[in-house]
Amino acid sequence: MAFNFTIIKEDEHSQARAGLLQTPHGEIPTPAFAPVGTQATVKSISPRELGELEASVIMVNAYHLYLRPGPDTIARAGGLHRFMAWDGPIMTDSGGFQVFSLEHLRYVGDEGVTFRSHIDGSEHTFTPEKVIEIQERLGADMIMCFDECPAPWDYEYNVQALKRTHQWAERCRQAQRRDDQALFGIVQGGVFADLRQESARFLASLDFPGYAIGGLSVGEPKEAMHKVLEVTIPLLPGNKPRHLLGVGSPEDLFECVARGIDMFDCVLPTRIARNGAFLTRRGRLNIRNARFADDLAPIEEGCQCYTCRTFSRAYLRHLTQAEEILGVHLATIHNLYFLLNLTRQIRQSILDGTFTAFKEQFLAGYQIIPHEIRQWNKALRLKRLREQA
RNA sequence: UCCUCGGUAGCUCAACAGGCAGAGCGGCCGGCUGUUAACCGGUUGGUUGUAGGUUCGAGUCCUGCCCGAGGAG
Repeated sequence: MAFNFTIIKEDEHSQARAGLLQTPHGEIPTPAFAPVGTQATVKSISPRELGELEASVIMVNAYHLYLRPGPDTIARAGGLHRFMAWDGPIMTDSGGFQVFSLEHLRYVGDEGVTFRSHIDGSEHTFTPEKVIEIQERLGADMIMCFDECPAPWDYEYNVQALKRTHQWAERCRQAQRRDDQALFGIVQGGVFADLRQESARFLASLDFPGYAIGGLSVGEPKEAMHKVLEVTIPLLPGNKPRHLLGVGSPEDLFECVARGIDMFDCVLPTRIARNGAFLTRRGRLNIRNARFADDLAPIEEGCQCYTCRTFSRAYLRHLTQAEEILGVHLATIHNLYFLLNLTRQIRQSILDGTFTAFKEQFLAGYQIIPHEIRQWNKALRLKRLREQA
């Protein structure tokens, strides 16, 4: 078997653990952060640069690649790894999240989901079997079950959705033909402890090689997310990797590793990079701010990334203001370096037995955006989406 | 010298027939978590060239002057 997950060290004061996940395309030291390359590219940077940043795994999206260029094209090109020239481990997301974020473009039934392409409006149906087939043709090392990711606060709906997600998980397990891809089951259940526990138990009974937790960081307070992890993770097999889908701010990394998460994927660092925000140990820095116009210091003193070693805030601000493409590129490099480096430091601290101290020290110096602001923004965005529909 | 057109936010321009002077861009600020996102939102900008006049009320109508573009000589 090409897959093997070894736990090297467990933290004494938390659920944190350091491990090593072996895949057909190399090892992933955990905790790990997977940059997201939705359309078979981590936006604005090359696989070579990704390698230089020492990314150990990336997350790619089956939904997007199914629509364009299509799994056949990728299969004919020799699979995802060769197609995108990334030789390291890849995981594909099933597309469950994308289909459900289409809202008005879809119909959900027990059999599967019928939806319209956001690109050309054409109609498609995803079933668990279909999604596995797509992911097998794409050829990632780790693939995801097809799941339903509902709004987290509607209990009745989450009961139904969870039932479907569980049936679909079984069907995905059945549908799998290749034995060189690790299929991850996805825990759902909104913010409800009983549903999450039921989900964890059920999926554990299906004995997946890995488990993902989905439906979090979708607008619920951080405490709710932490609580979900606290009640869910103890019910998952201890010797299997645990992936937290779509989560990955610096503070999340600490809080979720402390609760037993091994892997993350998140668009946050690359997306905010394209919009002028840099991650630093003190919080986010918005390079558009006028106060950086003549600031010749690097984004973060002591940061070893190419961007910080080479360019000033003044220059990076100029690039951003002038909408020069290099600004996007350099910001992406910095933000990915920041998170990947932070993840490495977290791992090392677990190995050294200093994780909790490191966590407290980091969080004390890191300014987190208040939940109220996040909520307010989320509400605005939802409102706009509804108005569009 | 005369004729014509024009002068409104930093820029480009709106404002029906006289009725609360607005957009876009820029500037400034905020947000972004399994990417429909190099995106989205908020916000700051004005003695309407100027001095008078008519009118209940003038960016708008009338007169003088200033500035710009074009034309005639």
